[in-house]
Amino acid sequence: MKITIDEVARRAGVSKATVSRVMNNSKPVKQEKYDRVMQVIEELGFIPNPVARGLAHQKTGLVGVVIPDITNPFFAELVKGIEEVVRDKNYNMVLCNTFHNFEKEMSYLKMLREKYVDGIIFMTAKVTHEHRDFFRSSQLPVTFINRKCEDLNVSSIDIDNYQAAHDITTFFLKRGHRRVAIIRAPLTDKTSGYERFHGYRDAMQAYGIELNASLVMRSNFKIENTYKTVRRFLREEPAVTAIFATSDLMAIGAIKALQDEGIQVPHQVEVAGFDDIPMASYYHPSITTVRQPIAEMGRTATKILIREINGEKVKNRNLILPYQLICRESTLTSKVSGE
Amino acid sequence: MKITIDEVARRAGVSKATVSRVMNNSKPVKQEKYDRVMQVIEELGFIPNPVARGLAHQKTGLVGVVIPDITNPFFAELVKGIEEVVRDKNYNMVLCNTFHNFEKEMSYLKMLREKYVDGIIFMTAKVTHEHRDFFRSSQLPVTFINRKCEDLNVSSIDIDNYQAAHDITTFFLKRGHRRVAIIRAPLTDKTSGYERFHGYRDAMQAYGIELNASLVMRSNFKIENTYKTVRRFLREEPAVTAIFATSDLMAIGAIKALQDEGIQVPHQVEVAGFDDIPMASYYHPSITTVRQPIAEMGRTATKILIREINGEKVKNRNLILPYQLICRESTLTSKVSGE
DNA sequence: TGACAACAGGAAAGCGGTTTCCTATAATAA
DNA sequence: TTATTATAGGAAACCGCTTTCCTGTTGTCA
Repeated sequence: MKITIDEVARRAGVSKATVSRVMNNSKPVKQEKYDRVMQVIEELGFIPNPVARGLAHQKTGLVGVVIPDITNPFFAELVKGIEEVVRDKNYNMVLCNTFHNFEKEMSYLKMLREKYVDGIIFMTAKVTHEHRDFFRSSQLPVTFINRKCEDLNVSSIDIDNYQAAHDITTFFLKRGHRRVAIIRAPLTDKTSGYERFHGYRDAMQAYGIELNASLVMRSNFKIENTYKTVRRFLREEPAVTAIFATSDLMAIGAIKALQDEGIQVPHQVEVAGFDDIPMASYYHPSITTVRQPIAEMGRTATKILIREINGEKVKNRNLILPYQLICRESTLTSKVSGE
Repeated sequence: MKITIDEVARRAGVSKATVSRVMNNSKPVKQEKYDRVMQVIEELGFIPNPVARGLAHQKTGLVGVVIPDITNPFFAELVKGIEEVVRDKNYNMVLCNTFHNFEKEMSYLKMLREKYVDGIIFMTAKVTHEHRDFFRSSQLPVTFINRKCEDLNVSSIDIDNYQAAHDITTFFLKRGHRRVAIIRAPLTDKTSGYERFHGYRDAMQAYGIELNASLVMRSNFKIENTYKTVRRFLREEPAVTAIFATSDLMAIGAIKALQDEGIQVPHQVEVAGFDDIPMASYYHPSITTVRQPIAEMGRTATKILIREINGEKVKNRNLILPYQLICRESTLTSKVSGE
């Protein structure tokens, strides 16, 4: 049987207002009554109903987290970071997996909408018109991860994808590679994949190499897909000497494909990834990549979000965090020292 | 500004009871009024406040999911399966990461307790006394994944860990291996790790080999830890010819360690894992393992839980799903055909 | 000792829905 | 045509907690 605040009040011989005050320290209560109430609460193991509390307060203590795919280690790591802060601040997290599906994204957003959660952490490949409408019309705090969105009044956290991709491409070029292929994500338009692609393109151009469509592979976020794409690619472009995969999962698919084609990594073809998911250092060969501070991004995003939930005016709410190039076995790092 | 049911009622010229009836089809309403109400709802884009609804209904539409670590691909896959069903049934999922920490586990359970969520999907390495007390005293539906618990009135879903481990060990033994090492998880006592360990032990004994403590490695769920453990192990036990890692992450750590010691997998040492996480087939070499129907377990667990939330009496509520031995490159499968 | 401020704590009004209860009206039977 | 039964729909209670509002007490100062 459930115990309510009324029951506690009855047993302690006070009004429920007093019980509420004792529990929330919202107004002074005489020591004697205070103790009496506390004792009854203790005895009955009373826990106030969070739903009722939420109704009265107009907040639920819930943060919505919308991500494409939890089985992608990048997002798992992000969620881990988010969770740490959420927990620490006494919130809970409602996890929503969109599987990169725009309809699901919108339906989840609507589901979480107004009043249900106190704020949303949102990750998407592409910010559409509908998203904008949604976020504009809804007054609840939102933080974007992996995407800045200047025309929307949301906080955000990201790295400089363009520059990182530029750096890693240059890393290949500097050491003599000329036929550098790229594996890019499907979406165009202001996505991080787009930024990475342009970083690659411009780095190549800086070395006088025009964009060569036959060196551009398109894949998605599934290893399997990249694997197939790369195997097909290798039949047509056997002369490639380096591959820049725009995510570590893509790099894994690529390396596996190369090895299954009997091509040695890194000796015949070098591969670099992006993200630095935990597996990147334990894959064989371990993967050269761009380290994003993934969990840190999750933590920081959540801190910002919660401050905004609490009505704080956060000044620095659109962050670009530093990245780092990590050289591992999938590129011949011995050559690096010569640079 | 927020629109409430009162506002809708006012504009439609009916009572809020009628609006509620229209929205829930809980009682017939004259066509004319029905249409009028629907139109106002449409116009205003009215969405009933789920918290208020929850208060009245005494349910939140939330399912708590307690897992050790979302960055472990096994759990990520599980959560994916859970999510699919949760979403389909119009529930939402509150994700809780315990990081294998017992205190966090209990504090999360308490947090989710009574009335906050409608049910809990729970995964833990070890079911303690405190857990039992908690689940006994709380009347909310609970489903365990990866653990059956006969003395507790909870539904559960699992595979036969003992037999699977027995099979995979026998798979090594049949093909002539005698020095088969095992990497086991830390906890003892009724855990799936315990079952797997015993399956190994008994399979060895069936071949007349007594348990040899020097062939037993202890590690945890982190790749890094296993990596270090195996490297250390190899200095002392270079004669090992096969390693049974009781999880795929352990297998990855082990293979990486072997390769870094200059030992060829599978030619010098064979390795098998457990779980069949997605990475198992894309690692290099791909990993022989026991396939658990991970996402399926998540889905089924959730279906059972939701039926129990709805007050159904589920008959078959303690399931043991089939597993499957998957041979890949980390063992010399050519030998298999000869068996 | 009287006037006024400070304070503790109860009653009641929300928060935003759902549902019971009851009445007025329409439909059916006699 | 009248008595009886269905039915639609409004008023109000309720879910369980918070908070405002107000009153009765105590404390302070002149």
